[in-house]
Amino acid sequence: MPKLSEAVIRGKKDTIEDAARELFIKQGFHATSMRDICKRADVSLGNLYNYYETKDAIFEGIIDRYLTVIDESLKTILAEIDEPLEPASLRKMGESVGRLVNEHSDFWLLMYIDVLEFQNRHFRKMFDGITDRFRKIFGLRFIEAERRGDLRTGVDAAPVFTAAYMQFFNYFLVEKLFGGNQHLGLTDEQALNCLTKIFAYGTLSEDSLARFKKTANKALSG
Amino acid sequence: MPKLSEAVIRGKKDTIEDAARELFIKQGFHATSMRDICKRADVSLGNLYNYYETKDAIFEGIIDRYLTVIDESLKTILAEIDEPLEPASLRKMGESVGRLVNEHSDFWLLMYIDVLEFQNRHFRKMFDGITDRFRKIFGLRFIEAERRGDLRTGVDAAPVFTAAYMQFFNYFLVEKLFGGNQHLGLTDEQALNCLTKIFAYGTLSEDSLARFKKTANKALSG
DNA sequence: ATATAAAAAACGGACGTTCATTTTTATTAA
DNA sequence: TTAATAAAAATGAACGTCCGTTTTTTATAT
Repeated sequence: MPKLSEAVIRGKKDTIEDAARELFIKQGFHATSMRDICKRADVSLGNLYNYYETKDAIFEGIIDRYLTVIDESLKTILAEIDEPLEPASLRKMGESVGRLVNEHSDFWLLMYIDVLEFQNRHFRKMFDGITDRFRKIFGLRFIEAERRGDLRTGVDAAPVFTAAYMQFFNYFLVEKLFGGNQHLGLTDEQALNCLTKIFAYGTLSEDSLARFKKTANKALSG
Repeated sequence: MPKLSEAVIRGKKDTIEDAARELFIKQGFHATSMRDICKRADVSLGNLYNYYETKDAIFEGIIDRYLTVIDESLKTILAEIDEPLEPASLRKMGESVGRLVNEHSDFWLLMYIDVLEFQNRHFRKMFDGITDRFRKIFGLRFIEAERRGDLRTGVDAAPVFTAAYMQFFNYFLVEKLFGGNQHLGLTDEQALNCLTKIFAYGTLSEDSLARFKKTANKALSG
């Protein structure tokens, strides 16, 4: 039998990784056996080892694939942002982050598995230097905003933007995975408005707030 | 041999739970065997079962003991807060939360174990209805602040306070457990100042900001 | 002597991984 | 177009180890 095509191999690995991911998430990494995985993937036990050297390698395969998906989602979310400090933009980012968390909650559970089993080895890059990354993307916008006097005195745009991003992130994670059920005492919509307001008011000068008022009111009604 | 005293039994359980906790945290729940635990606790394997019915019971024992410790720490932190919306108070709470996270990082790892292995069964109460709890503690202060006109229009004190609390919490967790290493691009001190500023400016009216100015400047210098 | 704690041994089962074997299939020769 | 070939893929039994728990034995303090 000649070598299978790359596409076929990729397809097989996908089904194996899908099965493994579902199991890892439902019952944890160590509680999931290779036998569980091969049964769910409809592959023989031995054949698993034609595609992966070890069980750990399956976990790494899942994360590698997922990281690129999430990475692209994030890029899309950020690319949609024109004026990063504008309330309407913050609010929109919050919504997008919420979708990202809810649609890929598997991924974040894998992150916790990584924290516990692998000292977060695979996910470290998610948060490492995140502010610098935002600064690279929006640096020009931040500088323009500062020159225009959009920012309150003594407030640096980049960490504030990161903080807003993290806040949205954490809000939805707590809601989705930690049983928060409306832990802010608000619906998701209201919470988004509330958090956006905090960051808008907390960051922007009175002048710029007035300038953004029209769009902000539309975005934060409620 | 007569029955051991309650105190002695408690002492034995403490050493067992200490050993188990260290192992659970270092290598995860399922990766830790009863043999690992008994070796580290210097107890025979069989004897473990004189103190705990199952391995799960050890985990639950650890959490029960820890929950009360954390609960009391939180109570102390909140009891120290006189004026919850004052910038100096928020900043101080941030510091305290930082200490809580760093000193008990074990505990938060156990929380992730709980999320993965037990669907967060034991930790659910940590975040469930947290805003209501804050409202119960500070309700009067919040109402007074609103009457004094401390708050910006359309801003509700309780969820804002919760958001600040969660933000501090998340900041230090990311730093401690997720390899953030200064993910806001700031030192812990600077980050505390930055986050406090956001929530102070984002929440308080211009009038009250002026009133708090003296203490705020002292708290947020840098 | 007796009740209890502690230790040791034993249990059945499940684990990750290996490997000899069988099955499959793209290619080659007819 | 078909049959043979050979290399890769797939299989499932087997390996040795470790698992959580139970049972049995031994030690110890009143």
